[in-house]
Amino acid sequence: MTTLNEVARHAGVTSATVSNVLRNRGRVGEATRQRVLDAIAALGYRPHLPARALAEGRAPTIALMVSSIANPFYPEFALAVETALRRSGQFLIICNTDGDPQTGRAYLDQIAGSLSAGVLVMNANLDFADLHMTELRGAPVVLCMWERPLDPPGLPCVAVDFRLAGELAARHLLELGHRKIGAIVGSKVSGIHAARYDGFVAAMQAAGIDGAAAPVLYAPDTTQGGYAAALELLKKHPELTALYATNDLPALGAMQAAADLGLEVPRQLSVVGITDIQLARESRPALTTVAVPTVEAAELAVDLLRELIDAPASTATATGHGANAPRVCVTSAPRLVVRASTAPPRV
Amino acid sequence: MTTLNEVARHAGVTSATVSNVLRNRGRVGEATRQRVLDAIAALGYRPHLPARALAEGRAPTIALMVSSIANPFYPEFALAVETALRRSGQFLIICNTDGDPQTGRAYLDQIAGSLSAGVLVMNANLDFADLHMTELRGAPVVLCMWERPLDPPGLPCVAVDFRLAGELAARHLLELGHRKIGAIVGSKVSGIHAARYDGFVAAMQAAGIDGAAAPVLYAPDTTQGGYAAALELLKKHPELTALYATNDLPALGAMQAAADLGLEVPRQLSVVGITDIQLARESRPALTTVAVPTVEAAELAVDLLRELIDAPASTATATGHGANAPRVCVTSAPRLVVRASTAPPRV
DNA sequence: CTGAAAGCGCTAACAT
DNA sequence: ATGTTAGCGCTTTCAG
Repeated sequence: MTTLNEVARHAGVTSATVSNVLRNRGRVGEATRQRVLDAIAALGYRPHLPARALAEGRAPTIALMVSSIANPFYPEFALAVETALRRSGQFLIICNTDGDPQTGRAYLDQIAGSLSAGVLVMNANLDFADLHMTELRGAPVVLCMWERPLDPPGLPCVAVDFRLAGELAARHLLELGHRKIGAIVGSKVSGIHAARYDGFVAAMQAAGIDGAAAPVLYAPDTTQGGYAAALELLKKHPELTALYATNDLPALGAMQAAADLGLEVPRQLSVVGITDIQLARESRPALTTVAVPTVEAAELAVDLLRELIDAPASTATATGHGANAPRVCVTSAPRLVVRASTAPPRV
Repeated sequence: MTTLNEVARHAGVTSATVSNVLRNRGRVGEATRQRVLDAIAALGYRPHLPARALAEGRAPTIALMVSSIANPFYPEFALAVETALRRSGQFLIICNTDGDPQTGRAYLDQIAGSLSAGVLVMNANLDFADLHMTELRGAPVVLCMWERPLDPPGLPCVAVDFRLAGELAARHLLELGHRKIGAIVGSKVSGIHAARYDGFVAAMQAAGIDGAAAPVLYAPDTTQGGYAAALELLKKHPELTALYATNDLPALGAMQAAADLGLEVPRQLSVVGITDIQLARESRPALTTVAVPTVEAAELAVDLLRELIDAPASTATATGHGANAPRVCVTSAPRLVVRASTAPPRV
């Protein structure tokens, strides 16, 4: 392995100078700089990142906590995060928590503050206490997809107006003429999809329908979950002409359930989801959904995290716990994407 | 941040002793060990991983190179890799190359040998020269899904018998009674799906059909690619009763093409893929495919990589370039998974 | 069984 | 403009 010192010797200078040309710090004469550059090229020198991390007191990596990278939404987000990080010379460590707070804590314990300079959290079912502890240990934390911009979580975050997303979805159905709409909520009653459901209810209300009274089922946020929920919903409420799911995966599952029930989408049943994952485009019929600005959210999250990392420690701590509330960045608004899974109800 | 030294002082010992209890090295008296453990707990000490990496000369992370983590197959694999790594206290760095050798090289340059102790390569379109260079720089490399167990790549690898996979897929179609079968190959003629196509041809031959003469189209390894290819194939060869795709994504695309053409799958057209990704189970109709042992491959790859990392440097180098050929681990055989996308041809 | 000491490769004052 | 020096936190001989 080539070290700074070897490069220095080769160039007839000292390691400090080499370090300086490497990072464009301090003044270095043009001649020496060239000599150093040549030596670096000749020796094929590459900086030793852990050594640098140790000396700088800051690692070049950040951690992304997800419950399972295999969830079809996460890779799209992870890709955007990685791209943003790469631009600034940072690296991405993926931490799967398996939805288990213990595993998440173990990861935070090991990584945060030394191996990774900061932590991005995608709904990974982590204890907030652990996250605050992580901040205290010097690794800023950013929540990547907070659901309620107006109701901050006490942690820096990127917020998406999912309530609006729910409203847009419901409104679309209502405008098509649907009145009997069922809802599939991809989490527990109190869960992270609550805002999406609220938006739905509000839109119904606004249309003069008792939204809260509309058939609703809480299910796991998966294709399977949506499938089972749709089956049950349609069996119990054959009068339904449309289904609203708080996420694309359950919506896709609902479409499959319809297919298995012999219901033609969208002629006999309309289905709408939220997020606009890749699969939404690729399903048949293609899914009408409310697109969430994933890439934008990833970029905001990375920017925010970097800011916190670069901030003086005191400030960073204050941001988390002091007088001034943690920052929340709001993305641009979600927007409806009409595809082939929605149509006016049959008469 | 708490350091080893602080723990040592707190326990009335020296940092060496603390280090020893931490790693169960050297002999430490039971009393001292307890005192040290208490101090660690009391102070909430966590080892500084980069410092350890520097001192040990080995990082606790490995890199996974993929062309894009958003490709639906990769996350499943990445999850298995992460799980295997986690078991042994290592961390996963995801490197998206965007299918660009330059980007891949940049990553290898920065990471290999210092930030990560080894590199796992999933078809990421990297130059072999770069990979050999990486080995030379001290970071073992393992190819994760080599297609031809009998034709080693000159680099340590995990091989899956994809030729057999192709055979199994074709055989299934033939046994159902299909004779007019089209093939969609998810890569260039010379590409990584060649073995899968060879298997198909062989099975056809064995059934007395000129497999090489069967309609075939090379397309990008994506849903879109399969969609377009199927459209073209079915238009040019309306006599086809079945489509074989060398990967699930194109197979799924082919099913969509059939749907858009008004062809009912499997009544009017059978479709079979390879891999058995999550989506294969979830599509409607569910895709018949040849399952590849993804998790097993991930575990083998991690094991092999760790072996290479632990091997004395000389051996590791020799493994790559010396007399004894690089190891190749072969996974268990792929196996047919019959679902709903295949049926006997209509009469 | 435990301590002392010498780095690992790099950065960042501070000198010169 | 470049060199000196003192660490960053940890591991690891080698002594005691």
